[in-house]
Amino acid sequence: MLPTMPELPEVETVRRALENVLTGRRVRSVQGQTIQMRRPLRPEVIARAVSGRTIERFRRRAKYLLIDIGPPGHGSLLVHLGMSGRLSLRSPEDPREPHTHLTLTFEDDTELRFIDPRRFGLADWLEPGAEARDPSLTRLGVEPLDQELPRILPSLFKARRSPVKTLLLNQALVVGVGNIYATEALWRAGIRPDRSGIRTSAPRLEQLAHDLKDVLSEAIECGGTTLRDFSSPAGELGYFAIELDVYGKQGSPCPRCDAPLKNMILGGRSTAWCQRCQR
DNA sequence: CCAGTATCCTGCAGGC
DNA sequence: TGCCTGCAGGATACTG
Repeated sequence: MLPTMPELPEVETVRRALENVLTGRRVRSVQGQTIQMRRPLRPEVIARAVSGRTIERFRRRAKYLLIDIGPPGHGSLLVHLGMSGRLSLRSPEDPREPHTHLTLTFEDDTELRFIDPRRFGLADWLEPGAEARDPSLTRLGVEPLDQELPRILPSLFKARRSPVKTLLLNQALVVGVGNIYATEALWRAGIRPDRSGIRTSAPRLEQLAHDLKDVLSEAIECGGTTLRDFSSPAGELGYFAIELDVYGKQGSPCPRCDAPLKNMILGGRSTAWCQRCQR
């Protein structure tokens, strides 16, 4: 099984899991060390803001997790899992995983640990009002699960000269899509990953929007199934085995036509695709 | 504004 | 066995 990178479905699965387990719980303390990530991690700032406070709500925007800390209007903890980020629910006696950068300890000693070996992720405190000005959040495009996506996506892509794959990864246009689900959606829609947006018809882009919504929804559903199967809520969150058709399967037969899947590099990212099915 | 490339970082796979 | 190299990629800085 391939490792599942945190894209929208994984973040949404983590959000739902945390919502069920931690909503209304009070944080006793916060531990961590100042470290360079996408933004400098500031555990002492987070500790001051969060210690003794109650978790009010878990929200998701794009691949960002927003943890609202009570009382209303107090602020939010912003978390991005980057490439290798994980959140795990543990007990104090569980051995500390390498690259644990931040730990929230709750009143019953449960620990929420943020682990990220590659440090492409971030955890930062957002003061009231900071969310509306934060450059990471203000430059974001449309949520792909928005029911309007099939209407919006063609208008966003039709004037662009970049390959459609690159456009899918552009968070200023559509959010939450990474290399895995961009690759899968293009295969489902039968569109060559390197076809330029401007040379892709509106109906085909509309089809792509539907296929993107479908694959993301199915992955979230799969994550929900995984959560229901947990005997206890403790452990790794958001990592589950969705059945992928083409991602990482260069050389294997296309599930639709059996032709060997090819590989192309776009924007420095490898892309599996079928030369027969995708045009 | 747009398009394309470099950069950050660690773990792991493959070659010899 | 162990060392080296290259690859994996999300967001963003930078260049043209």
